[in-house]
Amino acid sequence: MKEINMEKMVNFCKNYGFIFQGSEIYGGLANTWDYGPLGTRLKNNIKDAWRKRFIQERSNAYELDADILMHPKVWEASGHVDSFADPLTDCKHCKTRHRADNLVNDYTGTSIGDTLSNEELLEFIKKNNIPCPKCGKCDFTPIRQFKLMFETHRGVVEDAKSIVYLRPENAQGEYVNFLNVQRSMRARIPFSIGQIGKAFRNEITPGNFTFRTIEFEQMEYQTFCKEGQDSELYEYFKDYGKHFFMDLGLPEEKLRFHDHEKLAHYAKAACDIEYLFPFGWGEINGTHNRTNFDLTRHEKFSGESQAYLDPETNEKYIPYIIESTYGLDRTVLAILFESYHEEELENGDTREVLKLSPYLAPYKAAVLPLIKKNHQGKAREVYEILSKKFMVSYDESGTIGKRYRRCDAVGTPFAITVDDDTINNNTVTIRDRDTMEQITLPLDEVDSYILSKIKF
RNA sequence: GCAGGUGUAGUUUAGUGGUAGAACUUCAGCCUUCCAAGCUGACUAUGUGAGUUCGAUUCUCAUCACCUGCUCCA
Repeated sequence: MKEINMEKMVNFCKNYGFIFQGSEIYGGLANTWDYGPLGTRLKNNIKDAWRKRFIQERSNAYELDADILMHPKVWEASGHVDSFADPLTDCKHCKTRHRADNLVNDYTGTSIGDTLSNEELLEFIKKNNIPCPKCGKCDFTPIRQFKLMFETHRGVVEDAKSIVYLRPENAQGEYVNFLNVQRSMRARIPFSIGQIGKAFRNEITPGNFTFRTIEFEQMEYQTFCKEGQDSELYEYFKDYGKHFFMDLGLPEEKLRFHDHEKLAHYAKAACDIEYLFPFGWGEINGTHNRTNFDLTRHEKFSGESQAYLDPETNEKYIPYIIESTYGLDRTVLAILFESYHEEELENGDTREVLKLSPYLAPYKAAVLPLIKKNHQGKAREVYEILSKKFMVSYDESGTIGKRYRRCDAVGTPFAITVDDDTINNNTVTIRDRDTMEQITLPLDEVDSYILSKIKF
């Protein structure tokens, strides 16, 4: 079995309709990718698997679909307006980039840099002849504010007051609706709010295909709890997440926990789950103990109490939040890498086979007339019947062997061949993607057979 | 954002300052009762824009995208 590299995966995804480069006919737009028909199915199947594990099978768990656009004050309260806009300057001599406030702070040993405007920062650097940490020269470009949040304007007139942001994380949607969900669902702490949705970050870093993109989809899970329950839930959800990935088909030896040493402004503890991609370990989940930071800030900025009243103890408190975020695009990518195999067959041929869990496969079965002109009509009938039950593809072009290989390449677990026996006896041959073995079944048992194999 | 590299059909590639060639893929047909066979045919390409030139895919510049390294990374 050969190692698959990134270039090959990009070609594979394009060739079979999983993922295309964004705006390709215009030369592309960096770090944007569009999901094709099969990629969309795969992605949706992962979302459904997540919903099953995190909403359906858990008590006290609720799904939310909040808007991408939120009141600008949300992002002031969350800290993103401040910490997502770094004052950057480049050393003209050695071309390295620095944060101007850090240069000042490190040089003076104070935090005076945090209080200065961009002009003041640059002036301070020049006046004190603060050297570039790398080359020692003091020759910097003007400070540019690099904004990690996408901005747009509400209304037709552009002015500072009309700025709205595309959300850089989904979590705030759950936080600002915390009491709405709690009241309407009559939920008791601890309870969870899950959400699947897009977020946007103006990243500069090139991105390893869909691993790092400027627009991305997250499946995230916020658990509201009482202080003191937080550490146990934090550990619990790290483990729960790992098992979710294993259920999707990622092997345990290619998953690891990675504790953060540098913590974000909101977090008390943070741990990633990483998957071993061909380019190295990469984060596919992040679990954070956000304490009561977010709700406390929203209470302060909105003036609305965010306290929860415990109906048993009559105690009022602002809950702690354990956040566990799953990168959906990264999960798709990990599953594609894990599933893709090139197998050497006994006759010396190689076959491309995507060993997706049947639950995740875009098509659950393919209907193939053995001989196009003899079995076409009957095969179409079979397709009509089965397509009412699950996603089925139909292929009559080329030899049967070639069509099996096409099914293998897109991960279709079952190929249903229609031949003379189907016409005479109503039986079909079902060929298994992984074992390449064949069984014969009466036509009316096919749907229940396949349905029994595609459970999550 | 910096430095270097690369852009020719869906993919892998050949070639040229003067008609861009192939293989695989795809599609149609023939053949075929179960694993990419064979035969016939068809579609499809010089990333984009400017400049030099009688003429540019080829030379120059810009731009866009991708790759590698750095930087950054909630």
